[in-house]
Amino acid sequence: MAVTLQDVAARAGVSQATASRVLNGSARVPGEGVADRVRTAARELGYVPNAQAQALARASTGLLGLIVHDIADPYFSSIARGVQSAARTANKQVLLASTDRDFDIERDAVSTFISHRADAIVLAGSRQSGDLDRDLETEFGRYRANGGRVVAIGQPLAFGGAVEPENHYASGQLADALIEAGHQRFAVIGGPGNIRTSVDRRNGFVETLARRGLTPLVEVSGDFTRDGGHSAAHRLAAALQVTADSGAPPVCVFAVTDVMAIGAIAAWRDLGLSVPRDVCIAGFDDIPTLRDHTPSLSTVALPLEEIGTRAVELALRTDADAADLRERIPGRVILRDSTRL
Amino acid sequence: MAVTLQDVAARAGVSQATASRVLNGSARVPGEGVADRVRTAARELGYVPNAQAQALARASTGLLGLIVHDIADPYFSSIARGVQSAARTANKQVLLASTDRDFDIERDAVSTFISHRADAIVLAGSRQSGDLDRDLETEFGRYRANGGRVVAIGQPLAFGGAVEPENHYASGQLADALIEAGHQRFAVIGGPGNIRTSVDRRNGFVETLARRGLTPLVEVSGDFTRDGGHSAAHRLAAALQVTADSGAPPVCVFAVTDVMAIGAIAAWRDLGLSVPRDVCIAGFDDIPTLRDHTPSLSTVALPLEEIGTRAVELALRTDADAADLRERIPGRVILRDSTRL
DNA sequence: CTGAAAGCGCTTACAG
DNA sequence: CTGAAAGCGCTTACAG
Repeated sequence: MAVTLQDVAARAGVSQATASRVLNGSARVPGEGVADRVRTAARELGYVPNAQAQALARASTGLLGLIVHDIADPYFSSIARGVQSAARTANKQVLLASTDRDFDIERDAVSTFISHRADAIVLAGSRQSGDLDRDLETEFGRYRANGGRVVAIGQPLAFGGAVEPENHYASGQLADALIEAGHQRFAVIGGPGNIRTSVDRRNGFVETLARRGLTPLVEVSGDFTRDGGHSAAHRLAAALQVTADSGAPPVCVFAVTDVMAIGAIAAWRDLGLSVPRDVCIAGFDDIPTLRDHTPSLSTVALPLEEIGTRAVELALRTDADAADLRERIPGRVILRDSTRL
Repeated sequence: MAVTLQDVAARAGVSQATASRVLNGSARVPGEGVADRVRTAARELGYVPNAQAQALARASTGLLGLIVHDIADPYFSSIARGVQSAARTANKQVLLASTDRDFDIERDAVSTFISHRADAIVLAGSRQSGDLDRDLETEFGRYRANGGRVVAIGQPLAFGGAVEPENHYASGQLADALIEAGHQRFAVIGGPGNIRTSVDRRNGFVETLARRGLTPLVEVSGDFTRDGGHSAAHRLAAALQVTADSGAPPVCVFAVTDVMAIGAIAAWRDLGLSVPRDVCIAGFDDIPTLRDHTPSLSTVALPLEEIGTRAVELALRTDADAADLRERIPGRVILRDSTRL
């Protein structure tokens, strides 16, 4: 149907091999006029190389698979933006899968990407380490044996590269900063227990608290979503019996993501509670879209886009020994209005 | 390198053709034991079909191209989410391109998608109609001639399907609602002049105002981003000489997107101006992440995810006459705190 | 039901 | 520098 390399060759009066060589910038330099004739023919015919055929004939497909939990979540869409731009400069196309946090869908996505012979796969949906199921593991194993690269963001797999935000450490720094700001009473809104990021952030915070001789008054948890934070906040308020204008120093709540923190604030607002007067709250991520929120959110800033580009760079590095590299990404504590005493 | 269909066939003691037939659920039902033997061999060997080879041999690639301006912009990431889920149910893989609002990059993305023989391409980055450059147009022409489907979101191309939010009409409804709520003095923060969505929204609003005998006091414009809204709002405040607590009824500003509106509110806050006391503002889109903003934003709600799924459904409909269908998506006016008098 | 064979559109040693 | 030919891994008429 579409114009084929053969068509171009015929019109230019050369062999298919020659046409291929001039059109794909091979090292071999064809004769002056010949090259021109081929290029002209290609243009006149509107030739578009068939990437599928090229992939089959060559080694690589130029495809890069990206798997996220939810592309509409700003955390992941920011990472995706970084992945996109790095992929573009590397001349790769990105194959996107948004799994809705469903591990079955995730597994399917991996299979499909492998089936499409993606040169590399970036896994951005974190899970508890060691929690990778057997199927996935052996599939990745074969993939890597065949030259596929895999890098995980925020979840060290037993293999492959990894870009790891220092969730544990940075949460600890946040706790320290909050204590130094004068907070004494804390509570935590955690995330799913099977998500690495969630657990690390919670632990980092609570452990630092402990080191300072403090313990969270209450811990509740919810989904990694706005609504998850919203409902968790309701339960928290009930457990803590927070009331408006009590005059008592507000409890400082740590929500493991900004998105949950925003949901929490909304829940409290509905209850007539005001942040930071009646309750304080800090989040994590420093999501760009949320920076203009009122009250402004204390949080830990993560360079989300950079995390995406780093992952791609790691995935595309050719030195074989880079295949299992781990890169740590530090977070930066930012105290804003939502924890102001 | 990887396990091949040939390998599976050999181990199962059948021909490649038979192996192919049992493994890809062809209509032809092979003998009982045969099918089992093949499946077992495939499992034992860890066979993963090569999608590239399949694509070459079959007609379709199972690839769906999605082009957006910026995947980190919640407008696009919400649409992308819808595209993703529809693609999944249709068993397609999505190839994503985020163009950073650069038309050269966009053109490249289209070429690459065509090169990869995507079964369909969804163009979500709108531009002024008729503004499609010649190159792109002829490329799309050939693509369609070869069976490719293209559907645009928010920008009726001269061809292909289209999913069109009723930007013009809904902006008019918003203007009406605002007037009925008691607003008399208006201003507009518009977007880029070469973006269809931007122009339609501005025109719909201003034309309805005119029908009611009103004219915007000032019009300024900026990029389709938070910062675009932020700087436009500064200019607007200067032009209007808005002051805090003037006691005068606030001017009601229409920003063509929620994201810009948020930037505007932030700018005014820095100026010591309060919304809705000193200035009022309405946006457009009803971005989920922004729903918890304070003050809550008056806006026009668009079913972003649905827009994405509709686009995919349109792109995948097999009835040839559906190729040029246009679907209109109504918006729903929501008045909230940011325009409260 | 099953197999041999051609074909999908390229690339790339291997000869000339 | 250029071309003939094999090969990449599948699918699918066409025979049997």
